[in-house]
Amino acid sequence: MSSSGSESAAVRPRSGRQPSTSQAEISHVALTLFIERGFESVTVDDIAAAAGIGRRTFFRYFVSKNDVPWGDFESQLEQMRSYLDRIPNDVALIDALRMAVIHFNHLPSDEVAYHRRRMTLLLTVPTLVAHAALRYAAWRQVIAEYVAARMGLPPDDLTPQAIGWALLGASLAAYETWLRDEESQLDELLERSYEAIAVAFVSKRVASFDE
Amino acid sequence: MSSSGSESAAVRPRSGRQPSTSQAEISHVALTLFIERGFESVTVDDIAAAAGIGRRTFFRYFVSKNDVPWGDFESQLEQMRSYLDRIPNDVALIDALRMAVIHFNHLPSDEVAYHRRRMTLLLTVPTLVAHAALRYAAWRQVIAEYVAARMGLPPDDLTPQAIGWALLGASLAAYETWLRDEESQLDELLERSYEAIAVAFVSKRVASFDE
DNA sequence: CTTCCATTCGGCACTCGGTGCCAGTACAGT
DNA sequence: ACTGTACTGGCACCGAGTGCCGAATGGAAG
Repeated sequence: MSSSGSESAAVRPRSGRQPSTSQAEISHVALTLFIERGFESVTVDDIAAAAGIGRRTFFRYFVSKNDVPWGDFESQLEQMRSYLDRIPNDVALIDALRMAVIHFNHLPSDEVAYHRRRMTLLLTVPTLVAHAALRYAAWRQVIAEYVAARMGLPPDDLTPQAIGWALLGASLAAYETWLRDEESQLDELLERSYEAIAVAFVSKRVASFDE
Repeated sequence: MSSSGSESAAVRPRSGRQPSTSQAEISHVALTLFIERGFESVTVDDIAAAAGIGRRTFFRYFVSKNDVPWGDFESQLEQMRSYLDRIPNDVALIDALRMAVIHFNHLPSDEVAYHRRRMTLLLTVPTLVAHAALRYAAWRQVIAEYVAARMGLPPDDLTPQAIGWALLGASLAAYETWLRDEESQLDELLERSYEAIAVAFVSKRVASFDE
């Protein structure tokens, strides 16, 4: 979901030629073009030209055009991992997960508008929706590993995987609703989303034994 | 998830040139190649050649190479829609959904082996994993519409969307586990998957009021 | 049988994303 | 100046996907 860069200071200006640009810079230029003219009708050549770099260089900063709106997602995941690890174990699992999702998606209010447009692209443009599945897989894996650790199960066990999926889905549903309504509060939508799933998935086998 | 063809009889052999092949035939030829040599290293030209048609013709039967393993998914969805509509309303929602998923994924035992290989492709090859997101969106929409109808909500409301997502995720988690274990029973895994989510998502606010 | 219409076929040329290769360019330390 | 290192970007190439259009096929009307 969220994925803005984290700008950790480059610790090694050691030797060799200096980078002529940065991921963030290209991303910003490209996003502007996407919003103006639509994702599909902006070619990689257009982006490279607008950023003042060669087409070949573009592909050194981004593996694919689809990655542009994501920024440095991997470091976001790393952050989420360490955030989760710092949550005390007496916090209920679902609450720990909710806290992580909320924290992960919290950003400075002056970036919210930009973030909304970025997310709208990601959840609207078919190519990006498809590509996002690969990012989501990594996200789910982080969740699954945490859940697995807490429950003493292997990370690829059905239960942590299912919970990872459900949490992702619930969060995305909340996200989509949030994007449609300027007034809405993401935290609250997440809560409602999780609750809706809880209610729906509990079978009310009233007055009958467990099978 | 499942998606084998449904072979509804062509009702109009009326006029014009006869099709020289069929979606199912191309799909079968292609799947064989995919399994032999891997999805990525089979080009559309290869498929066309193996199927004895022109490359241009291939793209009349399939919008993209990624669609090949899916067969006629849209008609599968249609089937699921009508199946859901036939479920009496006194069946608990979660049970109705489970029944639909199970029914949707049930197939003749002589096709299971083939189906497994097809699904393994879909859940393994990155391009296909990504592309699948678009199919899943349609699948979720069917679920969301059903849930919305039963709850008297608009289909794009948070609750039905969240449930659609969670059901999809739970089912896919079950599917992945099923694919890894030849002995496992899909029905049972689905049940366990849904149950895991129910347990995880209920916050145990013991002795505290609802906020 | 011929003509006409509908439909499918498939070659050709083109766009665009993505990659391998490699020579060029900037910068650091010796 | 010399050398090693890292970023640059042009070029050629591949594969997916599309628009165009003439050719092939078959049914129905004359």
